[in-house]
Parts: sequence; C-alpha cells; structure tokens
Amino acid sequence: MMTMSLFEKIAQDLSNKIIKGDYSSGSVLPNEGELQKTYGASRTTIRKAIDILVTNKQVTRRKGVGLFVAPEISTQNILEMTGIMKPDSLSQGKQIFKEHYLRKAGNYYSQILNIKTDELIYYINFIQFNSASITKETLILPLKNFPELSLSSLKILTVLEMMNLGKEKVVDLEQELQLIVADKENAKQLNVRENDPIFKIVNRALNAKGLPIALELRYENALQTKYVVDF
Amino acid sequence: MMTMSLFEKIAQDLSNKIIKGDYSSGSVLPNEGELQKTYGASRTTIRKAIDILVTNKQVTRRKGVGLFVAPEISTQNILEMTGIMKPDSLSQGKQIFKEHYLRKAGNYYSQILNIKTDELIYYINFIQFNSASITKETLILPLKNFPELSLSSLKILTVLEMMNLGKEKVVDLEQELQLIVADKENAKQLNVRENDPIFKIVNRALNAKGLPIALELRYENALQTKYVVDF
DNA sequence: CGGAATTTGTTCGTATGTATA
DNA sequence: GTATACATACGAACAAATTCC
Repeated sequence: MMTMSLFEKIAQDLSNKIIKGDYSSGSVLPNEGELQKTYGASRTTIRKAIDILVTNKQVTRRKGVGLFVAPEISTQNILEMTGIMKPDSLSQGKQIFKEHYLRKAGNYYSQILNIKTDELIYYINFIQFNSASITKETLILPLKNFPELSLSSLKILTVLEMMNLGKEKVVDLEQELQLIVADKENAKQLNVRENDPIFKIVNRALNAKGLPIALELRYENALQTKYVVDF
Repeated sequence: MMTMSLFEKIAQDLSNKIIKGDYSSGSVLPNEGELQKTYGASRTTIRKAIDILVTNKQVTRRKGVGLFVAPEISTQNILEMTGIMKPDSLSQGKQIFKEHYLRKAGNYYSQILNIKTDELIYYINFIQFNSASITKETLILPLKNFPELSLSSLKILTVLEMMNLGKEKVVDLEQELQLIVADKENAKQLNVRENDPIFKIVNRALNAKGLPIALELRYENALQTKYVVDF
C-alpha cells in the first residue's frame, strides 16, 4: 500500500469534511493559518492540499478574503440570483446608479414587451458591488406603464419594488437563466475576461392578463459568484 | 569527454541565453517553477543550476521576488543612480515629501557650500519608493541662492529642475559615488539592516564660476537596487 | 477616506528522505 | 559509496486584494 504524502492526506480529510457537511455550503472554510494549526503543517503543505480541492472544484479561493466551499446550484440559490430573494450578506452591497435615459423601444424590446417600436422606454443601468461579485442590472420600463417615475429615487429601491411603482401591478414574473460568455462590454463592466462564463438572468414582469409590463436583465460573474456550476 | 550532468547542462543553457541577451540585463529571469517546466527537471536540479550562475555572478536571487540577471555597473547605470537620467520604470515611483525646514549651515555645510556657518539653508528631505528600492534624497539649498523658493511646489519637481529655480544657474555638477554602510538613521529610512551596504551619492551643483550653489545627497539600498556590484 | 489589519498569491531559502546510476 | 535527481516539507519575505475601523 502506497503511503500518502501529508498534503494528500490533508486534502482527503478536508474533502471528507466538506462532503459530510462540516462546513456549510457557500460559506467559509478556516483560513490557511487556522488549517496550519489544525493539521500542524506548514503553509506550503496546506496550500498544496487546497490546490487539490480547488482543482476538484470543491473549494474556491478569494485573495484577501478567504477560502470557500464551492456549493452546488440550488433552488434557493436561483431565487437569490434572480433577485426574488436576497441573502443578508448580499443586500449590503454597494449599488451604483450607472446611467439612465429614455429611448425608443426598437425592434428587440418592442417584441418582448409587446409594444410599438417607437414607444418610449426608460433604460436604466445599475452596477451592484458585493464582496463576492459584481452584478450588472438593466431595467427596462415602458414609459406608458411608469408615467410618474422619479429616476432620482431609483437608487434606494429594489428592482421588484420599482416595478410595483407602475400603473399596473406585477402579478407574475417569467424568468430565464442562461450561462453565456462575456462579450467586450460585459467583460469590462463585470471585471472579468472576455469569454469568461457569466450568468444572464432575464425577468419579465407580467400583469394580471399575462402581458409584460417591465423587463429586467441581470448579468453576474459565474466564476466569482458563490453559485458554482460545472463548466 | 565527460557527459555533463543535467544541472550543469541547464546552467550552461541559461548562461548562454543571458549572454545572448535573451533576458534583458537587470530584469527578471523566469522563476524556478517556470524553469522546472521548461527543462522538465525538479526544483532541486533547477536550483543547483542557478547556484552555479549565482556563484558566477550572472544571476542574483531575491527571496519572495524572483531571479534577476545581475548587470554590470555601467555609465548608464551611474547616470540613472545619480539622478541625471531617470529610467522609465523608476520615474513611476511614489515620492513623499518627508520634511523641510530652514536651518543654519553649520560647520559641515558651510565648508562644502562655501558660505558662512550662520547663513540659512533650506534642508529638504524626500523619500522615493520604487518597486525595487527606496531612495532617500536630501537637498540643501542656501537661502541666498533661492530666495523665492516655494516649498509647496517642490513635490512635482525633479531635483535638477529645482536647482535651476535659483538666482544662479547650475552649469556644472560635481558627483561623488560612495559605497558605505547604513547607520541607524539610514537603516530605518531605507528599510535595511544596520551595516548593510548602501550607496551614497553626493551632487554638488556649481555655477559658472565653479562655486557651489546647492547640494544634493542621495542614499540608496545597494543590495536591493538593480545596480549590482561585488561586495 | 485613509491607514491598519487580515488573508490569499507568489517566490526564494533550506532540509530531508528516497531512488538510481 | 558517491553524486545526481526527484519529491516532499517547513520557512520566510514580499506582493496584492480585501476588509475593518
């Protein structure tokens, strides 16, 4: 029987603990210093052990922050990602009101929102910084549905609250979650490289008759986010 | 003919590449990890190869930083060290305006500057941080030569430009380059240990008559600087 | 907003055990 | 037996990102 080297044994042990659920999914692992004490090993050895787990996608590292269990994607996670539910830690993020303007719907949005191509829409861009990731949100609101919208008040509202400001109430939400690769613009705004995987989430807010009254686009770095899937 | 061992062959190959100029003088060599991949050898072997080059003074090592080609000292280097010429990479350094005050010349400076002991001089200290090293500059300007000096504007000026602000133009520069050991004060400011070797550069700015009108002292860590000489 | 503290990232320094020619 | 080569392991120094106060 081959004797395992120390760093392999530590990797094995940590892997078991993660599988057993000793460290809650999506939350922190002890930092390297703690692990050194726990296993009585040097930092080099600890890091080699974690290298294995990172390769196996069981653990993710974030410089200046710490080590994290890489969780599977779940219903809970999807709800948080799509903005239906916000985890406490995420709601602390700094939101920056990037830009907003009125424009004509054009072919693309007129189809989705079921309006004429020359109808006016509010086009609003947010960038949300969390400790974990950057999210870009684009909110598209047809002017006719939101005639009294005060753009200066947008900053403090969640997207859902905003949608409910309109003339018609949002009673349903159609959602679409896609894994796409970043184009040049997304790469810059989300601080990732081109062709890195990113999540695109489309929320269509519907009224009681099932007609669309608002559209929300969200982009989120798929690698840095805590929602990890296999690529 | 003896067959060379692997580490000797690697040393030979690296040496050739340095001589050929594949790695620019004073800049980085691939790190040990890269060299392991390049030569398909273990770290021990790579280190033995580099040991040879270090003994031959072709390479210097800096813990936590990397491997460097050890350049000879040259006219170019001396010009850069003395501040006559600034290499592009060095000019990016952060300069901190440490302290400045008016004081009497005293015996020491009165002799060098050919003024009376109780004449007033500006005494100005800079600390310059580069990624490679820390340089301390002391500038001594007799008040009578620089009556309209605005100390708040000093930060954005190079020492040479500053000297040319005075009543009398600098037409010549006497320079002296010494290798000394750090005293307590220098050790602290340059972030070296006491008795570490440091360069001391004295620049005497002279007017048309050959009389000194300003004095500049520069101290630089001789070990961390890219100008490498034998100790 | 700036500086100190924390944490991971990177790299060299050193030592030891093992296999092999 | 000795020199060579590889893998492992512990340290230290420096760098960069982030968080905290």
